[in-house]
Amino acid sequence: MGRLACCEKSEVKKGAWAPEEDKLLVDYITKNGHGTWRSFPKLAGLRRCGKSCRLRWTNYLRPDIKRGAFSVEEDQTIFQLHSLLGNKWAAIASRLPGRTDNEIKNYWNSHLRKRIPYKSTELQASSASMSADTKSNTLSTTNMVERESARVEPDARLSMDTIHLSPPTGLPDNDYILGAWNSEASEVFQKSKEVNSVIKVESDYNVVTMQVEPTFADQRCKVEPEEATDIGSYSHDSYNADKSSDITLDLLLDFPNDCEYLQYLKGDSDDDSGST
DNA sequence: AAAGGCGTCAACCGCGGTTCC
DNA sequence: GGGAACCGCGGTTGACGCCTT
Repeated sequence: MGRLACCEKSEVKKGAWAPEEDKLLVDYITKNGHGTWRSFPKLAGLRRCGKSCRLRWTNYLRPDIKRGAFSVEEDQTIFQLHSLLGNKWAAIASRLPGRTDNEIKNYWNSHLRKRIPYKSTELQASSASMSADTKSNTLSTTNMVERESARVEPDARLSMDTIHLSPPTGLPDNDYILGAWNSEASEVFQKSKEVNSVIKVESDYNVVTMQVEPTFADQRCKVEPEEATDIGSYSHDSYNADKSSDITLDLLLDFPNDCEYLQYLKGDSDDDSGST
C-alpha cells in the first residue's frame, strides 16, 4: 500500500494565494498555532493542501521573514556557504536570518549562479585531490560542465567528510561543517589575506598553525597541526582529532581566499547598491 | 504597438527522513 | 520492528512582467 495523498486533490485550490486566504491563514496561526499541517486547512477554513499552507507560511507570511533585495554581505555569505555546502539551501538559509531556503535558492539560480566567473569554477573543479591529467581534462571541458562540477563537488566533499571526518559530537554533517565555518579558525582564515602569514588557532579540539601560501592560481593554506590539546570534555583519539581538524580546515581552506572571487560581487552589486 | 523571448519568483511535486502508533 | 503519518528539502514548473525586435 502506497502513501496516502497529502490531500484530496480535487477539492483543493492551487496557484497564487488570494489576500483573503493569507488573512485566514495568518489569523488562525496567530490565535492557535498551526498544529499539524494536514488538518490545518480544514480547521482554518482554507481549501488548500496542508503542505501548501505550510509553504505559504514558512516562505512568505511568517512575521520574521525579511523581504527585499539581498545585501552584498548576504551575497557573500551565500557564495561562501554554497561553496562549502552545495545546494543545501536549508542549511544556507539557517545562517541568514529572515531568509528562506526557497528565496535563497531562487536568488542563487536567477542572480548569483550566473555571476560565477570562469576562473572560480575552474578552481573549484580542479581541487587538490585531482590528478594533473584530471586537471588538464577539466580545463578543456566546456563551461557548462565546469559549472556542473562546481555544483556537484561540494556534495562530493561532504561525502568524503562523512567517511573521514566523523563529527565527534554526533552532529549532522551540515551542522558540523557550519560549526567549522563559524569556528575561530575559519574566522581568522576568512580575514586573512596576507600570503605567507602564519596563523595560530586554538580550536575546540586542538591547536593548529596555518600558513597562507600562494598556489598555482590562488592562495590556500597549509595546515600544520601542533600538539593536540583536549580542551573540551570530549574524549577522542588524538590522532583522529588531528586528522579531523586537518580535514575540516582543508575543507574550509579549499575555498579560494584571493578575495578576487568576491570582488566581482561587489563590483556587480553596484547595480544593487540601493539594496540593504 | 504587438509579439516573442527572457528573467524572476511563488508555488507545486515527489522523495527521503523522522516520528508516532 | 514495521508501517503509516507527517515534515522538510531540493528540483521543477508556470505565471507574470519586462525587454528586445
